[in-house]
Amino acid sequence: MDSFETSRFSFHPSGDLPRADAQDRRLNQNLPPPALCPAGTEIYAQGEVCNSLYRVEFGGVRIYRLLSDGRRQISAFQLAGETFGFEADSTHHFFAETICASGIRMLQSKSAHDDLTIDFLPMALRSLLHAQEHLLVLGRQNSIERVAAFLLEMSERQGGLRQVELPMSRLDIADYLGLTIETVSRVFSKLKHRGVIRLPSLRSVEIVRWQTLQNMAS
Amino acid sequence: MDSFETSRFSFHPSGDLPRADAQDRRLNQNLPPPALCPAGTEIYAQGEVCNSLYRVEFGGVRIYRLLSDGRRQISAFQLAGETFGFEADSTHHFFAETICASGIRMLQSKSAHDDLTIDFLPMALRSLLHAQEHLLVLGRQNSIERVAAFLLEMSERQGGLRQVELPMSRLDIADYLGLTIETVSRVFSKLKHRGVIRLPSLRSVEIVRWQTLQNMAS
DNA sequence: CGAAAAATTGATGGGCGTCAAGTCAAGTGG
DNA sequence: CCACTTGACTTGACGCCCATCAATTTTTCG
Repeated sequence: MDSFETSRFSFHPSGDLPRADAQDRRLNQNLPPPALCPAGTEIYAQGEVCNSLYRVEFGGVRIYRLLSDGRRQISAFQLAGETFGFEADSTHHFFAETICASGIRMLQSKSAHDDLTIDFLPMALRSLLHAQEHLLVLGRQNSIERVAAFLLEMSERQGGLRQVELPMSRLDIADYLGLTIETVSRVFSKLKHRGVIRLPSLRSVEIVRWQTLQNMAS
Repeated sequence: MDSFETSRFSFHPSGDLPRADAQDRRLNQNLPPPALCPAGTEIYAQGEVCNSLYRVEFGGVRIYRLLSDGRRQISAFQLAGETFGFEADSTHHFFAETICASGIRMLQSKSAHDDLTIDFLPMALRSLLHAQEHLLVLGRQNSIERVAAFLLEMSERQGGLRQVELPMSRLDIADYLGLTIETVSRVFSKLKHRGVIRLPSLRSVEIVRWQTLQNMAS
């Protein structure tokens, strides 16, 4: 838990978007422009009042909690096309930050609250399913199984391709899988040496032996 | 992962309910009587089509998943008054079984699907919050912190009393906390010897030093 | 009471965290 | 272009927490 980047989400970051603020505000009452956020931008914090939902236009977001001593658990990554930010009450119970340069669009919920309520039930249920499935990973799987499951999940969310892009750092992966950065790195190396994956670059993985990886994920 | 009890949920278990079946069926089209289920009764299984929701009238239910080798992770306990069984699609993705003698009421969803949809969004969101909070426990807390958090959660769900009833076995607790039954037992003993809790019986706990337990849960 | 199940307690070992050093890639300034 | 810095990642050594295996005790229930 070293240093985190700490810029702050702002709806119209100066210089990031075309300069047409007044016009945008009028025209896009229902479709505001996305904000361009560098890596580590805080979208919202635990304890804040939530008055909007958010959609990832491109890039990715980590949803996480902290313990008082700094231990961090990422409960989910939200990738391009996904909506996040719904809560059980009017308060955010988690932190949300970009994991890389991202486009984040605010969705207003005040005026169209009921519409959103209906639309977002399926999303909430899928989030619930994902969280519950992740409980099995964190509660019962060892480090190799966790990393294998993670790679397969990322591949599946990118269309099931052998070439997987990892928009997040090793530390993010570790905090998602309930491991340390060192253990994640060791497992990556082990999978590479066994010929299960290749690592063309730090943040891209090629799955060479798909079935083997499947078996590893249990 | 030894032997589990395996009776099967049936809507009108003979001998468990007052004999007025025909009348009940007519009168309770919208309010069917609860089925009385002994411990270990399967309510539904992973992969089954889901055509109903369920409410716990008394007792409790475990929601869980299995790995192919038998490792089990309980994602939630549902206690008296709580509703469970909603899924992201028409299939159950988990198992549900009673953890003790319980009364389970089926809620029909076919005819009143939209009503339920609206009513159950808050429930789904609270389930989501609970699952995400549990991810922090499983991903980042040690055995003492897990047990402490569990005892406080059970107390809170029973009105915040010092006297807590545990309707589930040690194995269930272990599979909820991602530990072994032996570790759970050892932590219970340690808390007892430190004077943090008392164990009047196997399935009841008295929290003696509340603040200490709070601190332990981090 | 007697048998079976559940829970506790002990001994031991391994997996993963911790600490530390080394490697690599990207960026900066002379 | 190259020395230097910086941050991210990798690799190694070591130790601890918790799983595993095993024996015993306690509880439950016929």
